[in-house]
Amino acid sequence: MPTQAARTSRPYHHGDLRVALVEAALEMARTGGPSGVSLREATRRAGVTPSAAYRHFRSRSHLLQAVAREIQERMAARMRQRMRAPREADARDRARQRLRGVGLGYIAFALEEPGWFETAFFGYLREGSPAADGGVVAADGTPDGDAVPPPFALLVEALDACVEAGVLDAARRPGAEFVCWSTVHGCAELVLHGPLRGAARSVVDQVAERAVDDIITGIR
Amino acid sequence: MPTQAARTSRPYHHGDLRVALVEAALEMARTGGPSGVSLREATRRAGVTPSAAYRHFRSRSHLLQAVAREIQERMAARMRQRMRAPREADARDRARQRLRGVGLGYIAFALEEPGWFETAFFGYLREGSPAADGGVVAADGTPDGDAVPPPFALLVEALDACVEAGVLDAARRPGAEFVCWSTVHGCAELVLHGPLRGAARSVVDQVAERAVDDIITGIR
DNA sequence: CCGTGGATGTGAACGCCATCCACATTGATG
DNA sequence: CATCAATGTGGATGGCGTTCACATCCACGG
Repeated sequence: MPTQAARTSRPYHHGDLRVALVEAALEMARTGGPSGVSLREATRRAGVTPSAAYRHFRSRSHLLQAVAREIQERMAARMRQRMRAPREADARDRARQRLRGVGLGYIAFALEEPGWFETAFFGYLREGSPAADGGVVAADGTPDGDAVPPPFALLVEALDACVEAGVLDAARRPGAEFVCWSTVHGCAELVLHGPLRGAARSVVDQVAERAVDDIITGIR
Repeated sequence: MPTQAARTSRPYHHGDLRVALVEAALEMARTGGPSGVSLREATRRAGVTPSAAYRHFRSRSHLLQAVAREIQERMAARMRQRMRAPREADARDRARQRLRGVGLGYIAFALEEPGWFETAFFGYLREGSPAADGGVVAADGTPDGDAVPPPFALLVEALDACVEAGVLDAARRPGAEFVCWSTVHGCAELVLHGPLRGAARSVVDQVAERAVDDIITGIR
């Protein structure tokens, strides 16, 4: 592992520039959102020349996409943590609580890490790879251009579990993930950038709970 | 009106630079979203020097905010159009249809004008006036920094009408606008940038209708 | 053990951007 | 008619993403 040597003697080759760039960009995104991520600044923090970044990322958008994927992982982890249901509850309650946790965990992450949250789904935006290649499946060198985001996968799981537990009618299942995602994601945007931006935490929590509970009621 | 003279003889003073800049920026936003709006390009299209813009807008963000307000107006107009309910229905049905129209009109606008939609709520973002002054009420020279967006006002109206018509229990009314807005806005984001981006129009319409109907069910 | 080629990083450029400054021009107002 | 605030100019600064020719290095084959 040349990491130590790399830091001291500044060798020509960095050793692990790709992850260093992602880490630097991750820091920038945390406080500045996607627009706070500058490719040049990332290379500066990695102690490298701007052009070096282009050996690992086709463009700034591709860097941002890698960052987004990383954030989505952390987001999913945060949600899983929020999903732990009390063991004593019966299966139906557990399924319901899990679904609730998915939504509330999502919103909690948005509130705790607004910069990351904004960045998390930036890869979907217009400028990235999709337009570049026109292809539908694999967009570019990076393995998965359109893989289902981990937080979304968690939601799908929770909904399936609800069907299995008899909480959600199987006939109502198809498409439910989109409705739930809409409400929860929209709620996060609402409290971050929308009319409720800057509201007291207690108000925000109340709105989030109501939104999640109402949509769970609504899809059934 | 010096407009005609302005176009031909290129006088020192433009005459109505402020609205000319907003119009140019509006065009750019239509195809490129907020990031497609460049202050310099706007001045170029207005036939004026870049610095001239700073006589009318404190910064690029403030220009974007003016553009956002204009878009919100057009959005509200589009929604009002979608809200026209058949006259023969009774009061309860009319109220319900109006509420439904608010949501579907919102999503329709997002689909028809994605660039504008993205730009519409950009004024809320971090970089704008709010952070600059720290004030809560009037942020800057422009009259209203935090006025309630017209589309949101439409939603509030429709919900109030539902209470009046007996469609929505008054006890369930407070906060309902936030829940509804969450679902509808989230749905728009979903079909534009989320997992459903690029889906067939029929699928999108189906999801939109289900989302709107389910949340209306849920808040009651 | 050497040398060579592909991967990785450098340096310098290009054109774009937002923003600021001192200065020029204008039209309205007293 | 003089003057002054409003408006537009020209030029400069520093940042950005991106590109290209060139430098350096490591690993692999002879």
